[in-house]
Amino acid sequence: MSQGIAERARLLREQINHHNYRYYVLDNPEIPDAEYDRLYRELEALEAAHPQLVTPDSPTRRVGGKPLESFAPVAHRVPMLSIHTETDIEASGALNFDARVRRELKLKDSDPPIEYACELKFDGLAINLRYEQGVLALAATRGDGETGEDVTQNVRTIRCIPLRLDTPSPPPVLEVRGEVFIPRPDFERYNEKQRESGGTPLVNPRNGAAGSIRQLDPAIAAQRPLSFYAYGIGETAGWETPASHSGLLDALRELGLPVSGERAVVQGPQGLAAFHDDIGRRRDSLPFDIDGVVYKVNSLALQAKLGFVSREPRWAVAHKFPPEEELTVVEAIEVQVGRTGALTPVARLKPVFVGGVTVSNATLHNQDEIDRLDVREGDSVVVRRAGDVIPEVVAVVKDRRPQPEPARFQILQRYPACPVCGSHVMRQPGEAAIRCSGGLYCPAQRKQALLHFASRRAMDIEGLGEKLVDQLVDLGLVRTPAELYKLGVAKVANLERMAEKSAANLLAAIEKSKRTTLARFIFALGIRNVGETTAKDLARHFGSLDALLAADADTLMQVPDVGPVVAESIAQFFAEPHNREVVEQLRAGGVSWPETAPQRKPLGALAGKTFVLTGTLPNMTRDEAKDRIEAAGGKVAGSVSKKTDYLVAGAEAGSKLLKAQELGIAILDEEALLGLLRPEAQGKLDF
DNA sequence: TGGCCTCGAGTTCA
DNA sequence: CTCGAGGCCA
Repeated sequence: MSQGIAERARLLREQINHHNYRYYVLDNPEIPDAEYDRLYRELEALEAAHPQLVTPDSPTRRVGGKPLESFAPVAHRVPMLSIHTETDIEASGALNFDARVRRELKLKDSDPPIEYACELKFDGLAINLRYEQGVLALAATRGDGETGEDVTQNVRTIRCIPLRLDTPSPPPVLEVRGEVFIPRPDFERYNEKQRESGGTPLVNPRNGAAGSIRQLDPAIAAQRPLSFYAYGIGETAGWETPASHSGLLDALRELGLPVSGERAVVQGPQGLAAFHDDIGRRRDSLPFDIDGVVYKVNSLALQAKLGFVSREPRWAVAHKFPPEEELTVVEAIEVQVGRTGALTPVARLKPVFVGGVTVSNATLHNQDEIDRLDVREGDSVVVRRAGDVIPEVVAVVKDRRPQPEPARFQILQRYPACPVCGSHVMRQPGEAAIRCSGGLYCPAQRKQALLHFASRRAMDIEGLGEKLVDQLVDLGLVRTPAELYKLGVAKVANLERMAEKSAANLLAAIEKSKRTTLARFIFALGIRNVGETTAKDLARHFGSLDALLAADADTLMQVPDVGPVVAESIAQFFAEPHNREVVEQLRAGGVSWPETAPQRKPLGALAGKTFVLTGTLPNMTRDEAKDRIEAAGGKVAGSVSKKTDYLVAGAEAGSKLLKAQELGIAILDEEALLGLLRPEAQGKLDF
């Protein structure tokens, strides 16, 4: 064995002990759990390969951290063990566990599948509740598994934990084991309140739970929205233990203890894998954080037969999901210039695998966010990506900041001029954003304006994407949207990857876009504060472009949902001679739409009705459904509220459906929607 | 003036 | 999808 390996093991032990202390004692970890797990696994592997390296005080030799001296120590009558973590994150982890169990039980392939109880692995703090004669007598943390801390006072404040078991004939002794945690919605609400009152918010639900249980003052613990789920038992006396794990949980629930409903009894390895997949899919919609699932052999008799390896049961395993938080390094902070000229800071990250994808960029939104996080270039940061949510920088690990410290990051200081066009940048009073003053002179803004103009909901020029726009602008071929309509084969042929076929396709798409609607045209202009909906309102209200061009701010305010701010944006846009010129060039270039008489009230079968769409409809895209509802005079809103008349729900409908049900809003499927859209349904709307 | 409700705008990766 | 802010109504 080389000197290097012994040294590495020593270093790992030191680090792990340090992080244990931060995590368990101070409740103030420096690194994400995944990083800690990696250190721990490396040490485990090292010790497995070189048993002579194992020292009695190695962190792998105990389950948790040191009990706090200020709480009375409690010796567990039955040790609180930890569960082995399946290293294989893929579904095959479930198969490995089943194979090990079958081998241990010396089963043949022809023997029937084993029955398992599956449950969630909560991300909280393990607790032992001791009921004597049915009364909660003692609550203790796990500690090192043998000895924990007496936290009875704090645990008594958790409302979902019964102080007395719900049975006329309680057993003399029943120890219940489970996890204390903070549900996510409660966590958000608590932090919201803390921020409002100027208090310190909790870092995350996991630390919030651990920290609250370790509060010396039970009054503080009582303020925290703690919750509890039972998942097992410790010492019992005079209690008739059920024959299976699932039966045991049922019995605990009968006694009034909270048991998670997210559990299942399954047969064989496929059942385990199916449970893992199902929970993995729903992980982000669960109201609490979990870091995986747990499989247990359901029969307690089989459990006894399987026994333990060192300190871990052979009959249970934890199967984790990919981490949702990871540690990485901010290699640089750059800015992007958007359509409105806003300078948006972006953290360029050392690529890191988190939440199932590799993340290399994360927006920092604005200077306020940079200040809040105090993120600097070179910092180590915690990146979180849950489900489909866009990755975010959660926190900076200050202890890992490079020395000497990099300066605080100030966008204005670093970018006194726009990085794209060199125009000066400024922060308007009352606005969070810093903007480039270059307007359409700035190539970045010009590119964004063109992309917006060509986008699907605007002029819908198919195939005119970012790469093409970059080239058109960089080569100076197109400076305004109007110049798109002056492109010929000769110019397009200059572009990369643009041979005859693609050039013809692009020109055809541009040609096709000439026939459009007034609403699309107004939206395409990219007027500040005028989105799709406002553009439609304007088109309907004025009926023609000339009427809109002639309107002053006061006239504009007569349009529903247009107030002083939006009216001013529109008036300013058309007061700019350059913008009027582009509009005229577009019309001269052949862009046209059917003009109508001004319409001050929507007409049609669905006039005055508000719809919300959710999920996937069988035979229609969302856009089609939206168009048809609007064609019939209805309005399509983005979210459900009291004002919603109908929710159109397709497959995989999510939270909107729930909300609509709560509010008692009529729910339609595709067929019912088509029924409303059919002409003969007119007049039948208000049943 | 305060409290909904919407709309607009910005954003990541495969 | 989510945040911030504009607009409307009580």
